[in-house]
Amino acid sequence: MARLSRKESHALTRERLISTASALFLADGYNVTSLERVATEAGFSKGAVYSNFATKHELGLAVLDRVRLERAVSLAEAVADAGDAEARIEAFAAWAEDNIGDVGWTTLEVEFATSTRHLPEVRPRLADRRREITQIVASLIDQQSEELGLALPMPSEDAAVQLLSLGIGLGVQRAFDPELPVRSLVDLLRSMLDRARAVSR
Amino acid sequence: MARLSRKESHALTRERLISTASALFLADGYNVTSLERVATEAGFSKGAVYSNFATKHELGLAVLDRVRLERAVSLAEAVADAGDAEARIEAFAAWAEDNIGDVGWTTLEVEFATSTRHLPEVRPRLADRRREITQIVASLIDQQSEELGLALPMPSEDAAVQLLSLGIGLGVQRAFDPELPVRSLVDLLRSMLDRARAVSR
DNA sequence: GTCTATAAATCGATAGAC
DNA sequence: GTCTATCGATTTATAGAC
Repeated sequence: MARLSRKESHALTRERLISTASALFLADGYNVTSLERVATEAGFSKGAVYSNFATKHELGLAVLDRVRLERAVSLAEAVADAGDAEARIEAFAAWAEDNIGDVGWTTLEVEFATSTRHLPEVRPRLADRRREITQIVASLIDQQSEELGLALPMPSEDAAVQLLSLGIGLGVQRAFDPELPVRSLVDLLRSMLDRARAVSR
Repeated sequence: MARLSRKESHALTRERLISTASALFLADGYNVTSLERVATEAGFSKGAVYSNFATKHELGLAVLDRVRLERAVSLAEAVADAGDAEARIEAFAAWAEDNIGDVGWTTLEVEFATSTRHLPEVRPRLADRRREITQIVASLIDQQSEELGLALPMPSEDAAVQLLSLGIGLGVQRAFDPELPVRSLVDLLRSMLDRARAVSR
């Protein structure tokens, strides 16, 4: 076992901080979680946090980048394998139930956005990330409709905005009212597909 | 001019506090606005706030109740007068541009919900209000489709959930990225109406 | 690079005078 | 019912030791 270089060690504590911050932010929320708590739970002191992240929202952005990537990969995997359109919708429905139902993600994203939207150094980066994830979802839609031989009734980017926005809205409401079903999201996708079939004939 | 009774005076300062709190919460956000600031701007001291509202989130709920009612009325009025279906969609589009575009409302609603969702005395009331506003929107949809002689492709409550969720999601994203157009919301409504026509024939 | 100790500032909420 | 004064608790961020 080789000794860790300074860079490797630095990267490792950074990783560990992001990991435990993810868990805490998702479980308890961004505002309510102090950096003290993050540091302690990760096995460090607050000083270590500040030697890795200039501010709390810098850590917040890093956490969200990681969580967002995880969920995007998870979604892509969920719908990739399935067979025909109906099977893929079922796969999406199951994913939505676990992930839009996993209220923490959307809620964290939204709590962070609404709490930091006034900070001039954060705002443009939120916008960048929004466009990024919209493009990712649009690409996924393009890929899926190509595989299924369908032409959507609208540009894939518009479909992505619709699905993402609906998902965000649902996630927020489910954060305080878990009774609300994710069905609407699946319904929207299904209605898109129905209209796509008609077009492609 | 009669002297104000104790009750009237109390109601008046309560009104004034809600008014200025609305303005401040909408402009700057809920968390960032201190009760000190609300009190001063309304021409009172912090003690007056606490003699009218037990806690800050109690004031927050009162503010949201007022804002929500205002917007619901404004929406109902906007679509009430118009003529055929297309004219009503245009009216809705204009309303959405000004109100979903008026980022403050959605953002405040969402910031408050994500920030207070853990408080046991707030959470159930958020859920109550969600169901309430969903019912209001559903009623509006019922009324509209009856006037237009249309049968929607889904229960009006499902349509309400879809439109509300999409509106919330859009509003949140527009809070930090105003470039995002409200078009998707209008598109969704239009697609509902298109399918409604087909059903009613 | 990390830790300890502390600064600095804020804010929600309360107590008591009027 | 409102005002003044203050408590009490918290948190981000920094300074200096190791």
